[in-house]
Amino acid sequence: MKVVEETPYRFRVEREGSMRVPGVVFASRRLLPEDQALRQVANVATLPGIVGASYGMPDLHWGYGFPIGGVAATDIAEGGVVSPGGVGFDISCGVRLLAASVDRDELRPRLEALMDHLDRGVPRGTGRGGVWRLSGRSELEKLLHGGAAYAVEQGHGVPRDLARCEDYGAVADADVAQVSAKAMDRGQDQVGSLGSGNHFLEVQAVDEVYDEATAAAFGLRTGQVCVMIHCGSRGLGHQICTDHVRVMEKAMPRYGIQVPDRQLACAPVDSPEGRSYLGAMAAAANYGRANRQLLGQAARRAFADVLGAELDLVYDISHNLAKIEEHDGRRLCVHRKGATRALPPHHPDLPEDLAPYGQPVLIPGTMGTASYVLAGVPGGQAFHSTCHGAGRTQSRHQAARSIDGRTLRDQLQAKGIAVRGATWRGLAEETPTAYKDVDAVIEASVGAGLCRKVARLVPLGVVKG
DNA sequence: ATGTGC
Repeated sequence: MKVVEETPYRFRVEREGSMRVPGVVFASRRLLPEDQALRQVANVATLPGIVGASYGMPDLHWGYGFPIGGVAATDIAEGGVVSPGGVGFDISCGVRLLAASVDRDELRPRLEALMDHLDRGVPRGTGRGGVWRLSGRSELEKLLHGGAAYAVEQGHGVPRDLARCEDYGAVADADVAQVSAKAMDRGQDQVGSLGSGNHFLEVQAVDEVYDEATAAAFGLRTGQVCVMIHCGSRGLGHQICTDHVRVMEKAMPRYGIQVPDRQLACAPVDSPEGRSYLGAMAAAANYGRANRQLLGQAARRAFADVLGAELDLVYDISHNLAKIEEHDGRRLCVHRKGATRALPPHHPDLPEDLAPYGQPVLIPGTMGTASYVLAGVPGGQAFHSTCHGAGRTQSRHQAARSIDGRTLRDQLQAKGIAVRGATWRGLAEETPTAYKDVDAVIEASVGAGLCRKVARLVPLGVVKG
C-alpha cells in the first residue's frame, strides 16, 4: 500500500489491485492512523459503483469492514452497492445539543443536584428499558415511520425542535416490513435510553466562541450551559445490521460481487436486498432520532425541576447513515460511518434561518475533554462530510487494562467534572487516553477544508452509558 | 455499537 502526502492535510492511498478509485484520507501526519484502517480505506475502494474516492476523515480508525470515519458514495445507475458495514452496527448513532437558559456560574452551586437528577432520569447500560413506554407493536411502527416528529406529535417536545433536526426529525422511506420480529422485540422498550460504550449525556459550558454571528444563529453564547446527548438506535439498529449483513452475504454471488473482506457484504442499491436494507435502515434512523428526542426531554425535566431552567434544541445530527443524494447530477448512495454530513451555506436541504451559516455539525470529544460545534463550508469535499469525534487509538480492552474506573472517576472529579457512570469497567474503557486529541482532529478537519469552527464546549458533568 | 463471543 502506497500512501502519498498531497497537501498538509490530505493523503492519497494509491490505486492498486482491484481498487476502482484511490483512497483519500484527510489528516495531519500525526493523526494518520495505523495500517489496518488504511487497508480498510483501500478495501472500500473496490466496491462496485464507487465514485471519486474512498474517503477517510481525520478521526479515522479501524471498524467492522469499513473504517470508522469513512465516507463512500456509489452511483446507483452504475450498479452501485449499499453495504450495512458502511453504516455500522449502530444505525443513526448521532448527537443532539441543547442550550440552557442558564450560565455556568449560575449552575455551579446546583451542579451535583442536577447530576443526581439526571442520574435517576436517564436509563442506560445494555438491555434496560427507556423513558417512553410504547403502547405495543403498532406504536413502535408509527415511531419507525415518524422518528422525532412522531415523538413531538405525542407531546414529547415542541414543534420548533423539528426545525433543528436533520431531515426535520424523520427520514422518508422507512419500511417496517423489512425489520425482523427480533429487531422489533429488541426495540420495543428501549426508546429513551443511552445504551453503553461511548454513549453519554453530558452537561457542558460554552468555553469559546470562534464566530459570534454563527454561534448566535445556532443559539449559543460564551458561558452558556449546554446538554450534549450521544446515542443511537440501540438493539433495534444492531439487529437490523446483523439480519441484513447475513442476507447480503448470501446474495452477493448472485450479483457476481466479490469483496476483499466478508465484512464488506453488500448488494446493489437497486436490488431487492439493497432496497430491503435501506428501508430497514431508515426505520432504525427514525428510532435513533426518537431516542435522542426522548432523552432531550428527560434532560429538560431535570433542568426544569432542579434549576427552573429551559433547554432549546441547537441541532440533532446522525454520523452513521447511508443516504441517497444527488451530486453533480448523479444519484449516489453516500455511506457515512463515523462521519457527519456538513452542508455548505445555502444548500437547499437547510432550513431558511440556518442557510446563511451552513449546517451545524456536533462533535463529541471524550470524557474530560472538549466538544465542538462546527459548520459546513463551500467546497463539497467528500460529498459534504466531516469528522464525527475524537476517534479511538486504543481498543476497549487496552483501555480497561490501562486504568481503573474508580481512579478515572476521581481524576475527572478533581478536574471539576461530575461523573455518573453505569459500570466501572465501562467508564475505564472510555478513558480519554484511549482517544486521539479532539483539538487536533478539529484542526485537521478545518485545515483540510471540511468545516469551520463555531464554538468549543467543555464538560461540567457526564452521565455515562 | 450489542439481551457484548459459536
